[in-house]
Amino acid sequence: MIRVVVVDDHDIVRKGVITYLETEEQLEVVGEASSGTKGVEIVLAQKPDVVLMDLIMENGNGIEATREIMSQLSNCKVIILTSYYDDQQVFPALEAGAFSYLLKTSSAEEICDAIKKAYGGDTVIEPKVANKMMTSFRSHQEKPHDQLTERELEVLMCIGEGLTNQEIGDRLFIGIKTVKTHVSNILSKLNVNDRTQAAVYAHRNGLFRIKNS
Amino acid sequence: MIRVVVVDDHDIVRKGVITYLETEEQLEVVGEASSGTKGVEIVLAQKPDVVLMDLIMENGNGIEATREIMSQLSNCKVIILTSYYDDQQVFPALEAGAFSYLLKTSSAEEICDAIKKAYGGDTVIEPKVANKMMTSFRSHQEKPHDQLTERELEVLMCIGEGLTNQEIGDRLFIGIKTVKTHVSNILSKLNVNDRTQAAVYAHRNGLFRIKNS
DNA sequence: TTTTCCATCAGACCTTAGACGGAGAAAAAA
DNA sequence: TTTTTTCTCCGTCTAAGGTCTGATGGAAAA
Repeated sequence: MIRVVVVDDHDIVRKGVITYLETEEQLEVVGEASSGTKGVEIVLAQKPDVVLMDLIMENGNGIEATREIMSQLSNCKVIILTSYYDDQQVFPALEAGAFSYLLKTSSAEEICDAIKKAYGGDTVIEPKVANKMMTSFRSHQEKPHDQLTERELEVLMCIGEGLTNQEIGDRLFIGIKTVKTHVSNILSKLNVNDRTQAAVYAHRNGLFRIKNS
Repeated sequence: MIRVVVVDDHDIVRKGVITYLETEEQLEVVGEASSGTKGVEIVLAQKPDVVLMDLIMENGNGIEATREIMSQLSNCKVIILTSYYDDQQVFPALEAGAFSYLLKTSSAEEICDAIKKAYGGDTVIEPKVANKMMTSFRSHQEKPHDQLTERELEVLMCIGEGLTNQEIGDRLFIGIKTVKTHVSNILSKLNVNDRTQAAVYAHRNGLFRIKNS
């Protein structure tokens, strides 16, 4: 029997996973938790073989919980099960000691399989996540806007608000010619043709200014 | 029996919800889908009473899918079930015709209850979301893009993709002059100054095209 | 120190966008 | 039927956007 603990603040996800895992004879769910801090408690009490861990939770995130679990129970395998596969989530999680990394788009079978493999000592990485890792290993340049300078990023956020070059210049206290230079550089770095596409890019990649309304 | 379709690109969430719903005697899951586009197909085929819809999905987002479903089956109740409750998700979803709005932090019982209430004609709104709505109603204003004609909405979505007037003309098989006319009308109706602001508007209000991958 | 990168600005040049006015045809509403 | 709406298109004009080349001073890295 492989002893499993499930940590996720989404009630449905937790129930769904548990319901499925219990149909598997080799698996036994010995605990569940709805936050990172509670998860650590239960894991330390139950000492399971495998932990299914969500990353983003309301109280105590999964990365901290993973780090804590690994420092106490190094033979426990933590499998990350989350919706996100952006760099800000993946790399800290792996660095915290996660053993496998799955996405919630995975099928129930895949998750079950990953648990068994983790128990046997095999890591399972979601292809999309693996892809991230590879590109990161190859060239340390991920998203196009990582190449942007700080100033260019400011200008891009202004474009994302729909400002004209003149308005951008007024806001940043620089001339319109300078703004044009920045815009040109931004467009070529992002590999887009005009400011509208740049604005779309900004919105698709969550590049907003934090408003203090 | 209340006929339900579940649309969510997270396999576990979908399975979890379905597993739970099937323990309820009054409910019958008549379909499931892992993307917005597939969801629309299945809903149109099955004509369920209630649809549980995730918002952020890989192929075809839930907002467009909801809009499409409501335009075809206006008596079908779409319940949004998502992780997010920021303005950019909530308002477009409600405006697209969502009947209820739940978060994935809701318990299985709450979701089940919401389905039954939706079937009976009662809307259920998560308190956090309801709070957002209240603050918005105080400064109640109709969405400017309600005034747009169908054609103008198409053009606006093209702008939101970053297309030029020429490219829009090519895609819609109309002349660039016509496109310019539409754009001018759109800009004045949305009360913005240029296409970039229009693109920003489109993205803030979830006006995207459903891609058929 | 030398080199590289960044932010700033300039002028010339061309393309695109957008405003304005006008107009015909088809469809829907009155 | 008449009226209104919508979609289509034209020409002209001005402003804005964008490219290219080039230049300066400063800061950081080599």
